[in-house]
Amino acid sequence: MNRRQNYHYGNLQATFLDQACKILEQDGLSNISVRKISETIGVSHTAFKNHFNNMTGLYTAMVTRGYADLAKMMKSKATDKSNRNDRRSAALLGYVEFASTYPALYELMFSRDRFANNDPSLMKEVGGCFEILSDVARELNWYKGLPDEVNGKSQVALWSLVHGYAQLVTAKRFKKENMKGLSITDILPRTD
Amino acid sequence: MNRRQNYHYGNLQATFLDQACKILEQDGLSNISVRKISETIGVSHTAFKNHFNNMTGLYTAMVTRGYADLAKMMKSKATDKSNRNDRRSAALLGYVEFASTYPALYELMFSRDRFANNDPSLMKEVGGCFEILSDVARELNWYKGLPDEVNGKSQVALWSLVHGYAQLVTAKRFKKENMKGLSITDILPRTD
DNA sequence: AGTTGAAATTTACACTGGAAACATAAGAGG
DNA sequence: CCTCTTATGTTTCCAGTGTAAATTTCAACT
Repeated sequence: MNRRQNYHYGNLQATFLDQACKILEQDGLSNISVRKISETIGVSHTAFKNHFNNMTGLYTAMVTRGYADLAKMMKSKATDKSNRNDRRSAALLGYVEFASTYPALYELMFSRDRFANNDPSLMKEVGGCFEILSDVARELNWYKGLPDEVNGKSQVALWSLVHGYAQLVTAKRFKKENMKGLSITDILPRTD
Repeated sequence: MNRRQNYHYGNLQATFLDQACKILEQDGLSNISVRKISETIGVSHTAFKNHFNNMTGLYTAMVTRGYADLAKMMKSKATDKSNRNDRRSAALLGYVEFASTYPALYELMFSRDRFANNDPSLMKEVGGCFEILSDVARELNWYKGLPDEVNGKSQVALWSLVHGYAQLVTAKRFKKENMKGLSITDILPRTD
């Protein structure tokens, strides 16, 4: 038993969250296990219970941070662009880059029965992402001249498009011959 | 031990596949288990090995049938419509209806590390779905007047849009206030 | 009738998450 | 400085998971 010097770990919560995300990408969503995470940290497999209660709690924390990081990614990519058009493109490209960089986490973020969908802080982060995309969508004006422009129509459409693209790409559902070099900004419907 | 009358089951392959899909929807993707499936059929938990080899094989079979059924759903919805516009809408509505009816299977179909992505018969069924959507996309003409219309641009865009919408709806990622009553046909960009 | 091979069972094993009892340490209040 | 409390980790145990290997059953073919 290779004991730690101190019985108490320190900031196990943050460490565990980091390591969980790392192993998630290494092993994939269906092969992650709390015992593996614990072992690589050097802590018993039940220690995380104090911080996350159970697997659902851990997943909820991971997903919450995932949405927060997704928003950050979009913002950071867009921030140094000079005009609105470039900022819009950068945000969308940032979205896809996040999904491509953390495909397993992205899959978890849009899974159905693993985490607490109604967790308040999670809902806040999800709302943050939706806000950013809404800002982009408003400028697209896809439905100019059509009735019923209100009700978030373009917001729903844009998130659908970019999420669908991101997931289909990371899940390798497109055949190469169909999409060679097509980025998210290439498939935006015309906006004039 | 409540023995069956006959040692051999009969058509266990088909029965197991049916029951697996049923239990998948009942228990969710992260709670399905081969032992539960076997028990409800009344067969040992290793019997399926002769027909599907292992869990990956079972998932592959489920997903393959999923894509086949998805194509069927789109076709059947579109078949009795009189004009092209209605057929187009019906196919898309059928796509979303499939995802809403079998949300757990749909989640499995777009997961990343559970089944054999390169299975030939699976790839064929996926291609079938893509074909149907391509037919719809060709008529949308989203990129009229823009360069680079070739290379399946509109096909990629349409599948992204409809898949994204379907998944975001079944995963309950949209807030009600944002999308009350917005169907997939409502969020198609204008095509004139 | 005897043989062969497919299909199903039994058994065993390593792995999983979680519950419960226990051990350790840090910090608060005297 | 000393105790008490509480948070944090460990140990132990258990039910449940998928799968490999050996064995049993039975249908089909010579």
